[in-house]
Amino acid sequence: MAKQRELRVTRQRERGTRAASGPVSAELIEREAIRLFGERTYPVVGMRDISDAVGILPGSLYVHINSKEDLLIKIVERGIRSYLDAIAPIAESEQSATIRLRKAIKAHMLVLATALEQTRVSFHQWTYLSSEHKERVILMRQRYEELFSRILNDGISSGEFRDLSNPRIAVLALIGMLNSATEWYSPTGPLSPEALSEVLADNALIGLQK
Amino acid sequence: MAKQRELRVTRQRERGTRAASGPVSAELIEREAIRLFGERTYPVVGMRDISDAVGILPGSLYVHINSKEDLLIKIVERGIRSYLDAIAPIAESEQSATIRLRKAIKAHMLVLATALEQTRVSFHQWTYLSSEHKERVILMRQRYEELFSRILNDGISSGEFRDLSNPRIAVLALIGMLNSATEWYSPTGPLSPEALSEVLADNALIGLQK
DNA sequence: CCTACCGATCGGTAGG
DNA sequence: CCTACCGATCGGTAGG
Repeated sequence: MAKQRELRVTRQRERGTRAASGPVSAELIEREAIRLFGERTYPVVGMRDISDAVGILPGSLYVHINSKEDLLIKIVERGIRSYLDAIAPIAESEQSATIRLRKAIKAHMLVLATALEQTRVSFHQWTYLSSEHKERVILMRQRYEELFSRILNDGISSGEFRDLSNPRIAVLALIGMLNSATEWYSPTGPLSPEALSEVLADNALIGLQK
Repeated sequence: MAKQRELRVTRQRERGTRAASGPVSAELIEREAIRLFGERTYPVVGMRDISDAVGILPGSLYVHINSKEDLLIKIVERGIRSYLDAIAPIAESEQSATIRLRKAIKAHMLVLATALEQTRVSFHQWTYLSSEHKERVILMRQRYEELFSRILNDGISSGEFRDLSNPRIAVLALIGMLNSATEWYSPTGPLSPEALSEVLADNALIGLQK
């Protein structure tokens, strides 16, 4: 008995990852999956990597979860929802389009900074979902895009923004700029998410020219 | 003999893809690999998918190529090089920073439009390379970033651009915006690459505000 | 949560 | 370029 326990602890140490102890749960598994998918992407992370990270054997994962894809679905949907929840109230508020855009950009960067790896999975790895689940994600992404479209269109109507020849492209370019932060944002870098969001908002609103 | 030939032709038709005939070559294999990696990403495309696409059996691929990773290396390096070749002469020319930036954005969109799938692989899938090759790619990406940094810094010095509080972030955001086109550019869409590049250049230079 | 295992698929090779 | 095959690894399960 004591020996068995020792072996198990050793194995966990060889797997090298889990903090001290605490019970394995679905939440812990999802947390480690977010980290691993975010670092190395869904298709190249094996269930054995995840089981190593939480300190159990591969087959035992299925006591807590249903399938690998189920992990991905949950991560992706929760991730996109956190962006919708943060930005919808801003986009739908009564303030000027200029202020709403600044606030939306700031909210985006704050969510991104507090959930960097989840964002990487949510925005780039939903493509690995099977087609039924992919459709649900596409709908959520459209809602997200519409929030920015609303702000831009309101700003054009009110005369705050110039008459964009193609607002759709402007929205996609703006979102593309924001999402690119998953590739260059560093929590240990010199600029806070707030400071970064000001740089990005200035770029989007004022542009580079003097 | 005739029967064997018939069977082979049938098998190729079942694989369903290859245009008529023509000899299989390393170039053909690379072309199909670009398409498949671009559509579904490197780790989930099997050598059997590639051999099906070119109409031979999996083992026969290795007459023409060395390894799966070798395919990826060639695609990624050729892809990035096409961007460097297009933009370096512009960034290093004697024109104003404003004009150089417009031209660089246009050149970027033209390369992207003529090699959309190769761009997807080059900019997002180099992370699947083993570490030695990854380092080479990182150096090429730095050179690419420096081309835009030069234009922006020149523009600030000359007084064409405003005094950006953080030019590095502005460059990363700009490149992020351009690269996001791999996710939304459609060759069958209404706007030409030239038209798109004008929209993007206006956004980057003038911004959204009136 | 482990033991013990499953069929399927992976990139790649020897020998012709 | 095919035939025939390799060891390794994959996600997942039965039974305790």
